[in-house]
Amino acid sequence: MNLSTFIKQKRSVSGLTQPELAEKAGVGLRFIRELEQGKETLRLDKVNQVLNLFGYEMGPLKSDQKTANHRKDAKS
Amino acid sequence: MNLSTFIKQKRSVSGLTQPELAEKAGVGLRFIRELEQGKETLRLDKVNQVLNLFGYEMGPLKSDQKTANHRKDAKS
DNA sequence: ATTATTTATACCATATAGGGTATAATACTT
DNA sequence: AAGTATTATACCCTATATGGTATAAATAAT
Repeated sequence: MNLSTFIKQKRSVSGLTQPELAEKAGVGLRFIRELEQGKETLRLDKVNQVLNLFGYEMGPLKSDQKTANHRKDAKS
Repeated sequence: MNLSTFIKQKRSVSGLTQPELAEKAGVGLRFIRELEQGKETLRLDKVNQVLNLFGYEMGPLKSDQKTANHRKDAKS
């Protein structure tokens, strides 16, 4: 799971449109779009502004780690 | 544990200086410094360039989660 | 099929992140 | 203490991320 799909997930679960999410997070609509399209050169603080809405924040993870989707479709 | 101290940790354990880390990561020295000083408006891809050296990458974490420091001074 | 809603693409403008470098301050070593 | 290595601060410059807006494409609803 990468960041972009993580956000899309959270957003659709919350039933928000991109404009709504942008507004609630206090970022531009453009930003939300680039975020959901996997742009890598985003500013960390802006990403966090969005994640905070869902109770998340960016942090260092071991490179292989299967992200934050606890007890769900676990391989073993 | 926040990102800046995480990096400082990893760096000192690796016995690298800031210039050495900058060079190995392919980022400017300035960047390493701002990173270690907790600047929040960093670019995600650059942060990842550095983290990759240590086998980490940025990803969404639940906001309270105690980061990546597995089995160490665990509360319970 | 039409219309309405949502998302994607393309452009312009501005603020600023990042590189570089030079100097200052701190931390080690002897 | 003096000298060396490391880190911090301050400046200039360029590239670019972000916001805004306008249009196009896609999706959903009727």
